[in-house]
Amino acid sequence: MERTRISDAMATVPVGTEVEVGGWVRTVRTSKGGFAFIALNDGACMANLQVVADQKLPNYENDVTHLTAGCSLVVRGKLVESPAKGQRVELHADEVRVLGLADAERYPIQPKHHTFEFLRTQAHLRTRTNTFGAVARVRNVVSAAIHDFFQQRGFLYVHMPIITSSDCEGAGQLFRVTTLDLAQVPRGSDGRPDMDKDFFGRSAYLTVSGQLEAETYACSLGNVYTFGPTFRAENSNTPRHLAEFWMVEPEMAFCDLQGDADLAEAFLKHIFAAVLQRCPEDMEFFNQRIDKTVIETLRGIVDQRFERVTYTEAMDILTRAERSWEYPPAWGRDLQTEHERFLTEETFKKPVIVTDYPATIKPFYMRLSDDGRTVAAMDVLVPKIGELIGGSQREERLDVLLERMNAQGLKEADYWWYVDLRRYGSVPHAGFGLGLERTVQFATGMANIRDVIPYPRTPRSADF
RNA sequence: UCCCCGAUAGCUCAAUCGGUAGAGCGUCCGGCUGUUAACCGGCAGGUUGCUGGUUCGAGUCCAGCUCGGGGAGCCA
Repeated sequence: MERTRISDAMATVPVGTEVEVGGWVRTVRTSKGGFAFIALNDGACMANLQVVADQKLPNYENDVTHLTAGCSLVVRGKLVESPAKGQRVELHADEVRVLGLADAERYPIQPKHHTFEFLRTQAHLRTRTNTFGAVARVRNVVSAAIHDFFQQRGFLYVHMPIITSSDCEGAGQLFRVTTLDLAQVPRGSDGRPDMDKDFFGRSAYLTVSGQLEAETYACSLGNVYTFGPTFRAENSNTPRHLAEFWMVEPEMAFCDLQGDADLAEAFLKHIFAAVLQRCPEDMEFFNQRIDKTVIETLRGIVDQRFERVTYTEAMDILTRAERSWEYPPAWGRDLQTEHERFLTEETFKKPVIVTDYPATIKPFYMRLSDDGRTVAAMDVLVPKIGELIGGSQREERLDVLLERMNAQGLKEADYWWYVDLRRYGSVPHAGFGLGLERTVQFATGMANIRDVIPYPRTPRSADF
């Protein structure tokens, strides 16, 4: 008999149907009157299926009365209309097969409140809770929506290398990839490690961004996007940073900053609309238990036009604001967290796209504007989380690019293939990066980024 | 990395001025019930994160360390 998903059993399968379901016990209420209620969950949805098992079952005494939270079962029976509130149907069991017991003395997931900090130490079991099941389902819908969005628009999904030899943004700490024996590193005549002896014959790292490589594909195939893991070895200890996270990076040929910002806005609207539409039950849960404004916030994003201001205009707003700053805003300095929050949460109360940042605080590949002091950069800022998207129009002019590389101390030889794009048939192009986990955080209202990725990697922590 | 806060039963927490460790949930046992994180009664459960110090006496005060949380920086 084919297994029925509990989500289908709860919602659509007609009353009277014979079904078989499999799942894990959430709670059991046993009556000495000779029957038991088993709340069964298979992860397909938030709601549990109520299984009613009575003493007519041959294994009632031996098995059913000893069930505890965490046991795995396959149950066959008939779906009947539930006389109780809170559910359309319940399953009257004709057969209860216990596949795996769960020692109640030691099973860590009790039917009670647990802190997220504790559940992080039990990350292999935490998806058996309402919150983490819902997070996993929303993360899935966000991922699917990302592909939908780009596929509908004819973008090519491309896979860029995870191991790289270029520190592609000239910033950010990289994880080194090596097969050298750390206890006995081969050294050259200058006493420094001889990287020629390493696996790749040179230093290699985990990627911090697939952007530069994605540009090469955009400059021949048109519109492309990458979606994969990214690594940053920064010693960041915050609820918004991971050492390993997933990033989406579209790159578009024949596109300027305006088109880039337009795409970013349409993209976010598409993602959050999909979450609202496809995860109503999970979102209701987040709205009740995690963040009472999360549904309203997502609706606002889907319905409202994002605010767009230039960096210079943003600085005007900030310097005119009658309040004190830990970091006083000043033209030429980067926007601080307190500035971003002021703009998104107090001034505009919605997402804000800030464009045209000073060239001095942005990387070499961003296109220098005619004013000579700003670049065609954009950041999409959202309330609470801050920067969700960072992007730019890329510098397509050979001479300007070389000048900027030189100014930032980068060697042309290390980026020869990147420079070639400007040498042979250069075109204006633009793109951006979206942090998947921050997007899931924003969609769910979850406060800590470590709770929206299955196994978080952070400084001094790589369990599981 | 910097600043602030925290660590007590399996989990969530309490313990006054430094005076001999307590509750709820869970487990187990019993009772009861078409129940919904059911309910009622009972048993068990602790080297108070680690190391050292002060003191007649430390969960409580001091120092160092480990781990965790919040804020900041870096960023997505």
